[in-house]
Amino acid sequence: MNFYSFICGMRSRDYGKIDLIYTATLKLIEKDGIAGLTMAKIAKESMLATGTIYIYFKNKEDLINELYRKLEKESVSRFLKGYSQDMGFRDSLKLVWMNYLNHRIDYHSESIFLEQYYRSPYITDSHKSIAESMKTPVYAIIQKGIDEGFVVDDVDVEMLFLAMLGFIRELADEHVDGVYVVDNDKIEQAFNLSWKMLQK
Amino acid sequence: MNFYSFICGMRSRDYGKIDLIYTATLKLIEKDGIAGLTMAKIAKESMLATGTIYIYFKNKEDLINELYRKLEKESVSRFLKGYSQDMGFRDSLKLVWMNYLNHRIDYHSESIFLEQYYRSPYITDSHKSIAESMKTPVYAIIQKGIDEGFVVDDVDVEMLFLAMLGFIRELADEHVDGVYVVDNDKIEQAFNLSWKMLQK
DNA sequence: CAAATAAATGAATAAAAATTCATTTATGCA
DNA sequence: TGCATAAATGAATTTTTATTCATTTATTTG
Repeated sequence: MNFYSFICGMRSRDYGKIDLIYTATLKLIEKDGIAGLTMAKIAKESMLATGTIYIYFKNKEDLINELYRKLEKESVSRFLKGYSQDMGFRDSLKLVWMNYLNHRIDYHSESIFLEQYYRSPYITDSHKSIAESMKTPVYAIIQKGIDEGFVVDDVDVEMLFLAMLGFIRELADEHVDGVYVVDNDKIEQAFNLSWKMLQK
Repeated sequence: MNFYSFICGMRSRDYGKIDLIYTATLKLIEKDGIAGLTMAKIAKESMLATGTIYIYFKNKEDLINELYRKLEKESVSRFLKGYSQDMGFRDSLKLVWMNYLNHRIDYHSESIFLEQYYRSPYITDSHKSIAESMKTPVYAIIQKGIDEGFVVDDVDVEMLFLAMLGFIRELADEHVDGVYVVDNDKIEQAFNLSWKMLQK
């Protein structure tokens, strides 16, 4: 019995297929970018017929936009996972620093998708502002560090944020590409570099 | 009289059109990515007929690959512009640091293209290694800093490089997007942050 | 178990994009 | 100046890709 089967005998939709489609799409984009994406490839990769994709999505544009909305929601919550107000400054910073790094490594295809989406024919202006809003919680943590006297106060919060974010991103990408392998020791070193940079 | 006009009366090619085509292509990709690129759009943007593009390039793939080859060559030389062996460590580092930043700002569409190309259906394995080779001259400068005792010696050169590069990239991109405006003061602050991070 | 219904399929069709080519235009040379 | 030639053009064609739809399959319910 399905929510929608108010008329007898409706075969129910298998919403698990949406995840298959998303996973296939992300895998394909990770390799060849949005430029290489076709509905036929998505169908093949997710082991469905092309027509099936159109049961769950209006068209290709809709599929890509829905995927963006889903990932955007998921990402924000992951960045702040485990954070609470009463943590000390260094612990707070390390937490979100690690969350960013782990996110970019564990959800690499998602990260690539979000970046490519941002510069694609699919993005709308309303979506552009969301990338910005993801920064505010981290700004708040850095600001706390300034207020408590841990962090240099002659540099913008924004700049300190960019310095950390850029480093993490490079580190994660090189790790995923296998160019520079990041283990626990390296992570410790890397965080200490970021920490040293912020310190008063 | 043209190089190719060994037979009387050949109208000569206008090789300036190649630059028009490249500029149009970069502008279009900066906005909508390689995913949004069509030959019709390139033609319109460069004020040529679609057929004209096929006089100078075999096809779309060829155009994109040729553009990649050109930019790759130009970029490497720009990063080291003004560098000489006898400069002190801090000056060397600041020079390449500034070159990277200025390059990413002044040649933003080129930078975007190179990044998107890297994850597109057009890249070949042989091209992947080139991105790597661009790093070596900067590695050498940082290594010099380690040898002369300016730079921490318990962290890989690669990691220090990634920390600087990532920061510069974020800074430049936010500046170009108009989200965080970078003036001379900010550049000074930013370099000092990178410097502090490297210091022993 | 059979009827009813939508899901799933993939070949057929439509739409979009790449590429060609018949025609026109501009240029170099005698 | 006029001829020869390739450049330039953009409509026509081909190719690729997105989307539809007639048909088959699976599921729900009485």
